[in-house]
Amino acid sequence: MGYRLDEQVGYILRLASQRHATIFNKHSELGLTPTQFSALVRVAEMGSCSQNLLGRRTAMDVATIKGVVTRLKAKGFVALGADPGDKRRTVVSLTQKGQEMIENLHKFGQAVTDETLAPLTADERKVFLEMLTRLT
Amino acid sequence: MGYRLDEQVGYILRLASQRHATIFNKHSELGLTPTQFSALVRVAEMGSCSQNLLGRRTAMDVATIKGVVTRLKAKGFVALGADPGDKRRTVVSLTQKGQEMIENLHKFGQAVTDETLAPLTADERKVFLEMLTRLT
DNA sequence: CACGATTTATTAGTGTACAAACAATCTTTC
DNA sequence: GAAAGATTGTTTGTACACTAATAAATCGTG
Repeated sequence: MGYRLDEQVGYILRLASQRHATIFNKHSELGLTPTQFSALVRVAEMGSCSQNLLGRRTAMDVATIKGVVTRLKAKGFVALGADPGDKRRTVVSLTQKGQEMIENLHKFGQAVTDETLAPLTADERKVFLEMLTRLT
Repeated sequence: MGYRLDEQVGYILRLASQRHATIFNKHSELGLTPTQFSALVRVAEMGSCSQNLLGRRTAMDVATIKGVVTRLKAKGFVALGADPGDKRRTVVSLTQKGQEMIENLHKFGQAVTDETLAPLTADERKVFLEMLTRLT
């Protein structure tokens, strides 16, 4: 028997990502996309940092992170400033509104993760995440 | 300890998908994207079928599959025709060039899958794919 | 048979995602 | 301290991916 598309990692990864995105968007009253969510949570983790560094720490290239930051700023969750020590840099930091959001984001993110992993038992989840992480 | 972005399925799924895409593109002399690849392999599996059905069987919505089919046609891998029994439908079929490609596509796809799963042992792969499939 | 519901396809709009080319600034090295 | 190289950010272009709106054809039920 030959090649079966339905059994290829790449294809199944795409399906799983789709399902996750659907779950995320389903109960998103936040008005954030999964990517914007990641960037915002990361800024909170790191504190203020350059747009470029934020991109690296969220696995987004320069063009992508620029768009994401632009939209987060438009929504009032982050502010942009200059780096006194390096004129090339744009510093991204949380606004008041962004800061107040973080706790909710964590709760929300946990719920999305739980629902996404619902088809697996607690033991399976650990094994699965460990293996998935190895594929990154 | 709180919420860690690096341990969330959604985020890791995104990283794994990125790595897979990189592997795919790295040795792609085919001039196809992963999505185009999937659609083309599926057309070969199914034989001629409507654009809409092809979209459903490759998990692409109507807008996405239209773009993919347009580009596959531009590259000469598929041809579009009318359905005699249903004037709404656009029938997608392989061209000669597309047909001759299929065997290579399978070989190529297998290589990409193998490299993507390289960090896992043979036993782990089976378990992983089974669990990943449950998340779709 | 006719009318409402469904299916198929297109279009427009938003949001990732990456490559390539560019400008400005910083760092290194001599 | 000046040239060479690296880093940061912007812009353009291509390709998914989904939503919503529209239009045409088909189907189902009364």
